[in-house]
Amino acid sequence: MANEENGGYDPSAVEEKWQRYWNERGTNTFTRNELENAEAPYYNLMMFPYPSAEGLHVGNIYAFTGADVHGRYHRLQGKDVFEPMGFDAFGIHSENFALKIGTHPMDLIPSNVENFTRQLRRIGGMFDWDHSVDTTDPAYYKWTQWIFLQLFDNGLAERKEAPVNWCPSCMTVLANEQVIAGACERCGTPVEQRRIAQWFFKITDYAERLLGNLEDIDWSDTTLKAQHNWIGRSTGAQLRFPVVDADGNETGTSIEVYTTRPDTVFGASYMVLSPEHPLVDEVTDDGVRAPVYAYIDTAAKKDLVARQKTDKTKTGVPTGGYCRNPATGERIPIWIADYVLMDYGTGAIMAVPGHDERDFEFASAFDLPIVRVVAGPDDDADTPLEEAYVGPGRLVNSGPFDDTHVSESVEKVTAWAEEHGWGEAKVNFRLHDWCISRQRYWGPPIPVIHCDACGPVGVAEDQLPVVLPRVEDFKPDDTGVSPLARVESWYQTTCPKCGADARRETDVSDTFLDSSWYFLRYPSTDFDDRPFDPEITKKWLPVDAYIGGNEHAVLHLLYSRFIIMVLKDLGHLDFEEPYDVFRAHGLIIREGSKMSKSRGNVIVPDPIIEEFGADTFRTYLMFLGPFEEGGDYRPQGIQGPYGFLHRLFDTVVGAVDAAADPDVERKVHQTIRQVTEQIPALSYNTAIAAMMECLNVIRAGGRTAARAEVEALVPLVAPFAPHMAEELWERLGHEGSIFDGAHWPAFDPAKLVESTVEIAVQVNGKLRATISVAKDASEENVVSLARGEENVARYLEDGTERRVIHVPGRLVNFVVG
RNA sequence: GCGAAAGUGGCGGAAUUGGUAGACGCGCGGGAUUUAGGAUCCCGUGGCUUCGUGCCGUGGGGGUUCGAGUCCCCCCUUUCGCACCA
Repeated sequence: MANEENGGYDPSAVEEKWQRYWNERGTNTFTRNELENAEAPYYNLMMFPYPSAEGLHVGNIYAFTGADVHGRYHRLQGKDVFEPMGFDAFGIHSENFALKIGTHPMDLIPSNVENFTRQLRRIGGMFDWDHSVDTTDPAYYKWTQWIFLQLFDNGLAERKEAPVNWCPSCMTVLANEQVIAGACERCGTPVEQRRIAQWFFKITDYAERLLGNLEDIDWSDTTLKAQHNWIGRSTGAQLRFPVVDADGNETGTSIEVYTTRPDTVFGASYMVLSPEHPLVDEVTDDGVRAPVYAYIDTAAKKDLVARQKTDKTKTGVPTGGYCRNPATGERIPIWIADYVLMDYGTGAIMAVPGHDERDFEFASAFDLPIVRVVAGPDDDADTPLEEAYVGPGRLVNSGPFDDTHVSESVEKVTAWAEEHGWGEAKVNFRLHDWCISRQRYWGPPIPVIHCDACGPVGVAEDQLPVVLPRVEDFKPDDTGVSPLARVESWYQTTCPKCGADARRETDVSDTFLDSSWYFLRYPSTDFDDRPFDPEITKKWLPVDAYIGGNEHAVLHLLYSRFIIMVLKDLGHLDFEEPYDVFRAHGLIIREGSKMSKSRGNVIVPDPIIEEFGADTFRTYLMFLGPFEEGGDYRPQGIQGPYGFLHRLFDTVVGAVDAAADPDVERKVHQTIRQVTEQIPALSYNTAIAAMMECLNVIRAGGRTAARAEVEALVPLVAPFAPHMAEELWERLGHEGSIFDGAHWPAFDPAKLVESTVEIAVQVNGKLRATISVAKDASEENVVSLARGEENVARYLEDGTERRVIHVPGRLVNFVVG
């Protein structure tokens, strides 16, 4: 390695030295008193990891380093930066892995946490290890359970039987969010539908607010959009179609449909129920029960993958039942088809094949009537439909509404339906209630006791936590019942209300509940009698900056917003959005392709850190590309930042007491300005490039640096290479940590400007020469100097000069015709 | 299918309100130093070229402009979201 023998840069020695220093002095930790009295609190949050057995991967390190750079920058600006770290250690991941290797998660997790902690210390993050959380610690999940009870006691948690997504491989229920294109997010197994009693949080009650607040928070655009789409607000109407018998008499039942186009109701020529719709049985004619049940059966067996595949060939069967179109009074057939999803709206639709592509396709396949009720500019009421027409126009074949323009028809037809009692305007959301129960072992038990007489009763707060017992046989089975249901000694209890024999809830809660509030806990881990201290919370929250992956754009981020909103409504908090600023970082790929275990191209960080040091690794990761876009990791590329840090170290250490060269000094000030602007913009790659450029200027031609030229570079590089910066700071004669105090350098605007500038000289927009002029040279001077250039004069002779454009400090362009 | 973003050297990536395209780094080439080096340091590096700061160059084709990687229109490709949402 480099010239260690002459006191050169030895990363491992420097890093070990300063990590020890930080630990001993508590450089990065807050005491309770410091938390309570911080003058310039800045809460710098990053997404806590799931502590896998493999250890930290490059993606984690990339994310944490990017956030740490942000935190260290603010600290050097004089802020009191609180940067905690913890472990999201419950959940199916850990449990499945534990099952696979035959170790109990209660044994596995602590060693993983220990390994992660070691690695996290090694990368030099500014973590406050005195305020860490581990979601599997009863001292933590006691309060997760408390949060459940807050919702339960206020009618926001309810248990209901519901069709749920069941992963036959993980043997558990999945939230809709965990189903990707019909397959389990974790294991890729096609998901089945089951009906199981589940606990739900009524997040849909908050849909409007969760959507509306998106206007006011400073988040990455992509994340905002993802949430917006996920909530999926649409406006339309709910309409009721009365079911009629063979004689055309109403049976008293009606089918509710949700539509965004109630104005096309005159064109509804049939109805479609989802195969799971509760009224299917009632409307089905005895003569066709066999084919209807056969269809339902196939649909149920068809997993969501097949059902949602891009192959959208429509299938369905008539039920033999009919209902009346309340607008036209006509009798229309009721079909069932799997293109109607039970999940959305009411699970039933009025089919308007003339003006809906899906309905058109279905009607064409089954020869159902297609009626035009909207005429485009070139159509009349009888223009045949070759395909569904979804454009603008006016209503036709729509009784009293003929000629109404579609811009106002929705409103008018809805009002008419309401007047006659068969419909009303309705806002619909794609968002579903949050299913929080899991039929698994590795999670916090849901703190409820089931009593035959009293129903579900919440566990009293002073009885928390409901401790997860150590169960050796924690393997899930296909019954859909949690492993805890096999532990009679644990679930048998008495009802807190009436004292009768009762049974504990044996489901555990979703890990997204654990992570929905962890950032509230960090600053309050000094208190074990409350989840979060009101005064400290007031001082530190909402979070100032949250930097994390966009894979949590809808799941974690939406749930935590919801929980915070609820806690605010219940009077526990005085803010309702947890994160003022959220920035999504990009992903690291390797040599053009995704990193994955199956490709065998994952980067193992430990040996890289050992060879090059954490500072180099951090700097390289941040140099790869724009932080918010990710980067392409090429093993060779680390040589660049490695050499840079070595040169920087040698240059600073070898600097002599001499006056700064004015040209170099100007470059230094320009660099201070660039880095100061680019770090908060997360443009880390260009900030590093600017420092490299500056160092190249300082060292150009092998010159020796003056101390005044290099001093500012030490704090500038500190967010990226904190250990080396500490070492250089000390060698420059300073006391204490560079991070204790506002040591970020200021630039002098007067020293930024060049005395002479290079001006491009163009003729008809083509570069013909460059000239050097004084920065405040008059236009006259510049132009005449430009004209005097031989290579310019040559072109000017060829024609008449029509115009001269002068952009001060930039260029002169002669327009010759 | 819908939506969003992006296409720049051999590669990762830079380029204020339109104003010298290719910063910085990898790789490559040359040189220095060294017993040696895959170490270190300096210099060079878009293509073509009749070597003339000459021509061509930011996915393709048009347009606006004195001037376009940047703005407008059409097309192609890639990536990422959402995917029968009624």
